[in-house]
Amino acid sequence: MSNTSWIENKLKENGCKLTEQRRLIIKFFEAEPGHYTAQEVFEKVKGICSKINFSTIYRNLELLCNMGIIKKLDIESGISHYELNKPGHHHHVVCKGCGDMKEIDICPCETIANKELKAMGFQATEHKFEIYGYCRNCSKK
Amino acid sequence: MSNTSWIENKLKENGCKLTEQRRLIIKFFEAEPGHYTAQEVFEKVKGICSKINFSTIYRNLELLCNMGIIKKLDIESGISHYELNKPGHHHHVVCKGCGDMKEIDICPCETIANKELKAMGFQATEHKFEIYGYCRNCSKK
DNA sequence: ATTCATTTTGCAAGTCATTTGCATTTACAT
DNA sequence: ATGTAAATGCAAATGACTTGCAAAATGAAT
Repeated sequence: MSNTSWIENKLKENGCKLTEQRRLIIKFFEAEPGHYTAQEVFEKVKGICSKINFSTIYRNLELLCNMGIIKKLDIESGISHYELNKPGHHHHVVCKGCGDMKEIDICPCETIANKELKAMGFQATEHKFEIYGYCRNCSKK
Repeated sequence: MSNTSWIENKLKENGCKLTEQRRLIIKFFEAEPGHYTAQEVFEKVKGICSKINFSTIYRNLELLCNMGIIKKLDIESGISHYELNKPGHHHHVVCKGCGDMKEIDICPCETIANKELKAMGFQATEHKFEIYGYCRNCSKK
């Protein structure tokens, strides 16, 4: 009861059961903040619960996405990445060399796009802003 | 000789052969500007050249991308879209209802991100800015 | 016009991330 | 302890995209 996270509470509130697998996935995201592929989540959880299956990973990632607990990032590589959905949204700087993703707090949307969007009659609900290039390490090479 | 586009010339300059299939793909992008999936290109070209194969579509889309003639757009849906690579880059407004994509000329990158990126030692080469929401038609529903 | 090296194509099979159907297992309210 | 709805594991399916290879087509040289 001591280490029950807000996430587990939110799941319970919505009638979701707390299985070992689900707990481990959540714990992983909380313990190691970052952007992970389903593969990476799988490998990490498999280290503790060897019977876990890939479909369980995907089903839970989708569930957590739908509940707004994690966020799916569709970046250029074509492989989805997932991260904890922190309050105060941010965007990403993606290194084309090593694939590393860093967060940036800059958000261009409100300041620039609003009046153009209104003129188009477009109702914006979200946006994506990603900068690709080479990080400090990779540009030295 | 009359209707040889700059694209066909560019291909020739690079030692590429002008096959019927290749011509048709190019012609399609020039005749109907927009953002298309490989599937859509395939169907359109198949209407004229029924023997064309999907792998020919993909191979040519990749070729044209590498030559900077078309651009691949990785949007949220997970299916790649392709568009003619016009000079003066732009970004997109994507309707989550009907999937329609409209172009916007706004580009937030230079104005906002430069000094933060420099501080990170990140060398930006490109970026993506996409706004999702509902277009005029879809928000009326 | 014919020849020929090279490129490109069609076809079929293969990837690879992700999804789905289904029988079995598990969580948890009673 | 029991029952039921939810979740899991497994295996097979999906769907976008890629690849190997033999056959066909291009275009430069003859």
